[in-house]
Amino acid sequence: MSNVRKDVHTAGIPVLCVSCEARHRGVCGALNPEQLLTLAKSSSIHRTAEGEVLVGDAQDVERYSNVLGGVVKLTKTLSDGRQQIVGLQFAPDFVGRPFKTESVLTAEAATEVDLCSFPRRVVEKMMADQPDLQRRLLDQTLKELDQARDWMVMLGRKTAAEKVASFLLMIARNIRPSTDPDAHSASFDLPLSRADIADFLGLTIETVSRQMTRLRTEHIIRIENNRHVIIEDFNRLVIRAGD
Amino acid sequence: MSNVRKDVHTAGIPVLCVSCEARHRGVCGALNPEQLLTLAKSSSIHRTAEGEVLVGDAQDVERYSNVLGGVVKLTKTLSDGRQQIVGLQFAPDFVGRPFKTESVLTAEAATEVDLCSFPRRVVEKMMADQPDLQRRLLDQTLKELDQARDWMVMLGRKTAAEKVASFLLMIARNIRPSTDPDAHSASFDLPLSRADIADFLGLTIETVSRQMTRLRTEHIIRIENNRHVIIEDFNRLVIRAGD
DNA sequence: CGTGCCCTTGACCGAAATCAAGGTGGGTGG
DNA sequence: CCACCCACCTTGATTTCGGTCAAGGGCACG
Repeated sequence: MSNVRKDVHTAGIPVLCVSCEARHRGVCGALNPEQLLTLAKSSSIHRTAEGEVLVGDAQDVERYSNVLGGVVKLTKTLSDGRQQIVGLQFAPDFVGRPFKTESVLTAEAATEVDLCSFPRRVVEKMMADQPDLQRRLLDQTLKELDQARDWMVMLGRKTAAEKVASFLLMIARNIRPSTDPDAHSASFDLPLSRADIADFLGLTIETVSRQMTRLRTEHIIRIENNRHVIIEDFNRLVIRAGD
Repeated sequence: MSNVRKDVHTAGIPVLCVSCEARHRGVCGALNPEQLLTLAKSSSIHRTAEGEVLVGDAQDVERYSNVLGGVVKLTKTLSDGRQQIVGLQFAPDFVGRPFKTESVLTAEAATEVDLCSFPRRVVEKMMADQPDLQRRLLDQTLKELDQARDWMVMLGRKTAAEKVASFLLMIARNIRPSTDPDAHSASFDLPLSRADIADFLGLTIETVSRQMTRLRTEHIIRIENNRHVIIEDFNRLVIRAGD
């Protein structure tokens, strides 16, 4: 009985996509089985190592991708080397700038990342005769715009302490989206190094480190092995974030 | 002869829209004469005074608008009153957040503003059966996302001097889009007060003022009546912006 | 058992914020 | 028409937060 239902639901769906999150919450949700099949034919799943550059600045973009796992950071760099992370992408986000063949930023694997990627032309072809797909992309873009604007407030108006607290909350929400927002504790591995966090928050690594230490000494968080964070007092962390 | 051609081009186009910039560079460019007519029937042009709130935070959005003239600022405010401008919109930009009935920011007239506005439902109806319109909105949203990310770099990594220089260049480009980028001088009225500029750059008004004074004493710009700026040395201003 | 990377901690410094006075110009009411 | 007011801007003095410089710890790796 449950077999029958499962057969109906997955009928004609490419093996590649059956258990893929992007088919539900991501852009692929806009496609019917036939279109999925077309896309799957020219798509490939692969794993990239931490630090690998997915799309370089001013480089032609020939492939679009869905993030299946891990975290991708989008960075911009000034001519003298100052860097700023302008976006973080988690599963099942879509990586790639539609309708522009040249990227104005660098997309880099912040952790080990699993991607499902497709040639640019196939995606754009589908977009032309599939309004739903365009709509999904619009939704994703609007979501990124909202995030970008929240970060602008953080970058322009928050103190170092507030920035670090806000960052930890943002990661906690994205890594474990299922977490009960009222929960008084949560734990996760930071997907970013201190240097990346600094580039994200517009701070130096020293300042990030000091603020983390401060949160630790005040028993708001605990830190294990530098990367694993346990939020001990969710409420006080929220207050610290200062919205 | 030229009359005939003009008649052909404007045949069936609502009077309201004939000379409207949004019909060419804005979202209305996606509509055919018939659709323009439908939209024009329920649209209205009006002028709002400086300081007027177009869309309040957490307020229902019942109307979308095109900016016909003037500048609209989008701001976010923290609970203790700290403010950050997260977007500036010039003609023929589209104001309004599609597919979300509640705004998460405040849209306010930074100058006197001319708007052409339509009921939300009419626009969303058209969007459903007009992929071109959705495409235009996607383009506008992507443009805003690109700008937001550039500003994130500015907010996170630039010094006060660089921020003010970057701001002046951005205004110069948007107020006089026809200006030759290689020109060595340009002049315009600032659409923002010092307080707004500070909220845009993540600085205080005193710091903005000091940086303007510095640019003035170094003969990179001249200032008349506090609001009128003449760029005397475009190249040095670009260098100051520090990209 | 080094070696190097990442992180932390401390001392000091400097850019921008804060605090505090004025200046200026446009609008209003006498 | 003038005088006053008020909003907006500039300038100066001082403080402070975060950056810079410097040293050292911990852990993984060869």
